[in-house]
Amino acid sequence: MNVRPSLHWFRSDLRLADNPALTAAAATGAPLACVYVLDDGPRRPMGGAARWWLHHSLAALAQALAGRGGALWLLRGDPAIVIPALARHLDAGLITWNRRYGKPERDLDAALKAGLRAEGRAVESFNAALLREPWEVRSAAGTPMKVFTPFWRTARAAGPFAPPMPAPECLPAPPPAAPGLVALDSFGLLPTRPDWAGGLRTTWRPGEASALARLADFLDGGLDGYADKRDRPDGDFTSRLSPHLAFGEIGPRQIVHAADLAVNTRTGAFSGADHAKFIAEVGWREFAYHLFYEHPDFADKGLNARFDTFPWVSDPAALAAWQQGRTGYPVVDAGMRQLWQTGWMHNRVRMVVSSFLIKHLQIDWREGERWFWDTLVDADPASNPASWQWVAGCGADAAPYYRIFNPILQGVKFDPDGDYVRQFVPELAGMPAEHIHAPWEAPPAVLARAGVRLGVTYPRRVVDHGFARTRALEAYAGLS
DNA sequence: TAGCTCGTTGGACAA
DNA sequence: TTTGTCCAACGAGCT
Repeated sequence: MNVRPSLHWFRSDLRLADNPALTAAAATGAPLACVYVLDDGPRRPMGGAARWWLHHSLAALAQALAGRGGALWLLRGDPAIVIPALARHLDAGLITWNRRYGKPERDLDAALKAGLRAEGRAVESFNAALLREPWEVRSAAGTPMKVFTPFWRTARAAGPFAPPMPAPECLPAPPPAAPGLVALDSFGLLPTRPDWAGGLRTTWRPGEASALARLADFLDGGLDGYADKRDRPDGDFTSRLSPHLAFGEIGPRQIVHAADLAVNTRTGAFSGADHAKFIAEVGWREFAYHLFYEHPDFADKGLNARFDTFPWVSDPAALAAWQQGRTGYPVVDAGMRQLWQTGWMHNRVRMVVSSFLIKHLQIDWREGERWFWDTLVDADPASNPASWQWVAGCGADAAPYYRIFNPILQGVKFDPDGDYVRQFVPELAGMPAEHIHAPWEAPPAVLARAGVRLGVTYPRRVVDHGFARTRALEAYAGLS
């Protein structure tokens, strides 16, 4: 009897464990083709930092698949063409994938599913990325939720989250190689001239194995005091799982399940508040996808139309100063340089720098969203726009516009010793903690001792905080 | 339905 | 130095 092969299409689910679509395809026992397609279709192109991550994640995935008897096939092109062509060449009997939630991706998947089924092939899609499907969480009136707290309450009240499933122990061998397969290097995902990825290489280890190791490390004591320490950028107090999550090297069910286990088996090691706070961070990701599903264009369009008329300023020099970490505000500059060097920024600092761009410089939040999209290794189509809209005030459940982060006070409060600033703004390394967050107010002798010459070794402020704050509030008052 | 309460992350100022 | 109060006002979600 001629057994028709199965095909699993990897997208944002670059893992073996808790991968229901892969498990379903493997369970048929038929020869299994695993494929990743570098998408040249008309969808939002991945940013530079994410492309670097993708390269290494695919390499790790290929190795993991090979270790279980499988193989990863790489193809390039528009999946709308490539996937049906491959299915036809293999005469695949089953095609599986895990769902994505952007509108173009949903439309593509729906068209593919219909087309493949019309050819007599089974197609099954699964949820690997979320604790709840976006359409499952509804208010009492049956409408999508717009405020985080009731959303998260409702999402949890619907019963325990599904447990993660184990990785398939062994995978069926792949069918004979198909035409058009390419090598990973041909994707050209790594930067060459210049190679700006040095900081990424020393900071991160992409791949499922290191995602699981990071989660285990974090839960092994890291949750102790999380509720308070998570706000401090001057130490390693957060899970740093975001890029692993963004590429699906680990899924939210695995994280929640492991955190529950840890809190249940280690009595007194950390409080319920630490656990709840950590799980709620996963909940914010869920909420972002909930919004993304309802508002597919929210990387471009504010949810609240009142901000559509905001008089954004076009100031390329100020935008460049922000991007390059030369605003003259040490915490802002430390954050932007951490982003550039490591592809990541601490959550609290993300709020400070985005507030600074939007409210101090009055630059359109979309400019910031785009910069983050290009430079973050954890750039996420839902979380990134949702966070920017939250800060801008035009999002769902947004921060009120008059809430303007003070970049000096935020530094004093969350980087009290100045260690975070010293790490990423080395020209201020000699400054004492007392003056490091406002060097322009330091006595000349202190500056001299620290080797700091404002406007020479470290920039003067691009704008005065008090002036900028008043200006922002006046601009807000001008909105009807 | 109408009314009530509440909203991740703050700042400035006064006492 | 710490603590309380206001900022300005809207709409979601619930009862």
